[in-house]
Amino acid sequence: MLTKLLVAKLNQFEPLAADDVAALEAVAGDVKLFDHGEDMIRQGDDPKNVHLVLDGWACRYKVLPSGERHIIAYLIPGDLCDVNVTLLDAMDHSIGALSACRVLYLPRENLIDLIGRNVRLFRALWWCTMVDEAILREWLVNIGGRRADQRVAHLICEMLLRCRAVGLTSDHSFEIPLTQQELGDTMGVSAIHMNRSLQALRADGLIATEGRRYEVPNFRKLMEFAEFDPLYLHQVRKAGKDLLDGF
Amino acid sequence: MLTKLLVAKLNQFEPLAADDVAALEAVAGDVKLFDHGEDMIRQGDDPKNVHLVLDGWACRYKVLPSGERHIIAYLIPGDLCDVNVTLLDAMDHSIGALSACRVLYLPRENLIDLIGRNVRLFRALWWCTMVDEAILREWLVNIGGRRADQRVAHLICEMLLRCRAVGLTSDHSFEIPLTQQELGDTMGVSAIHMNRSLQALRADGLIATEGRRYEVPNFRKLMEFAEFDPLYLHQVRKAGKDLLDGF
DNA sequence: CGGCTCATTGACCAACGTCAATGCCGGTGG
DNA sequence: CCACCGGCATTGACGTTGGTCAATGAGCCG
Repeated sequence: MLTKLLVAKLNQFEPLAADDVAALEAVAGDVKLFDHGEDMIRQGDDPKNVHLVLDGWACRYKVLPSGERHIIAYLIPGDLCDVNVTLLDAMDHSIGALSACRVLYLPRENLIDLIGRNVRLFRALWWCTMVDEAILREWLVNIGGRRADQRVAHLICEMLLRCRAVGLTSDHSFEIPLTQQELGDTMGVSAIHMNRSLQALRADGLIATEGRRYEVPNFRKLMEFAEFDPLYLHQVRKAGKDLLDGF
Repeated sequence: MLTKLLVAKLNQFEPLAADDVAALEAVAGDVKLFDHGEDMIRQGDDPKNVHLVLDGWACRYKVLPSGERHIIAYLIPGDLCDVNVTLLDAMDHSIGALSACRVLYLPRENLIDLIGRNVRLFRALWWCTMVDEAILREWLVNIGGRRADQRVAHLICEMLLRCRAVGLTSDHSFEIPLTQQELGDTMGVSAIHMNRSLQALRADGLIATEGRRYEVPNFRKLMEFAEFDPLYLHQVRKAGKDLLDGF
């Protein structure tokens, strides 16, 4: 059941029948492994496959002429990498593994074909790409409008909720398998400034770290500091339950 | 022929038959006018219509708790505003007019229905949302990774090509109907710093302005300064012609 | 042990924000 | 016709945020 996390995510939006799930599974191709730093697909390539992250973190990124790298999105287990790119002629960015990664290949043509035949899956996958885009919009605002320390705080809030949605948190802590350099590449600041920003958050008691494990003792306080509003994640509230239950 | 510009854009990617165009036209609802500053739809609203810009500029934006506004995208004639949002429960951002605007309404349900029935239109519109998202990714990199003067230069390069694609340029100049405050809200800098950045570009002979008309005497030089690579716009080259012909 | 990667620190500099004042221009009312 | 006003562009002075460089430390691994 390789697509378990994905199906759980899609179900949030559009309840899928067993048939739908089977049809999706039928599209699945190989599973591949990537090491930290390896590229899954490069800028300029023709996107022939859609990738589904099973384990580990990956990212979309671009490299500027100056050589500095810019991370545009994080992809965690259950995330599809390229649905929102499949129809383009050439990749305008690369996708690389941020940690050891297990990835399922979904051949593009099969998937497009499936979407044409199955309305529920079409809507569910389309919804997925809309959420990805909503996240992108929020990142733009985050980077354009806040100080570095607020930016990281905002990122941590987002990743905590996203990781929690796929069962990757325990209690009030979770793993961010990234170096400060990589965090800096994401938030548009130098690694050194990222270091200082994280220290500021620790000093204010907003986070605590142990290696790459991040603990958030008081999520509401962190949200307030970061001006974080989870609306843009479009995560669905279970009936009678608040999105922030448990914090 | 209200959808003329849109159809021309879609045709770039997926040649549409007369039927397809007629089907699209059949979805069209009212035309509405908006003044500068008016909102077409607000954060939190349920997106019931898709908007097609016929005249003038609009934008997606979010407002931070501090009161500062962040512009996330520009929407110019021929652009669809909300295809990439229709399936979401609530708007996570607002859309407002940046100048006097004429807008065509396309009722959401009719459009979704049409997409389900017509594969060519489905692919064409989906491609549109992918291009929008590609632009968003580039904006993120632009804001996160470059100095303010390069950022504006990059923005001018992009808007010049996008405006040219819909016939809104003349010679080497075009209209950007925005105040420096609005440009600043877009690039994540203060209006004052935007002013200084524009002055720097003028001093270097990279642009010349006359009111809100921007002239680009040497596009290649501006591109180089901005590290602008038009790949991400996914504009299609006509056979035998370069995208940059005329510059 | 030596070499590597990553986190951390301090000193200094560049980019950008804020505040306050000025000028320009079109529109409006007298 | 002219005085006045409001929106926008521009300028200068000064403070803050974040970048750069260089050095140090801490943990991991062959």
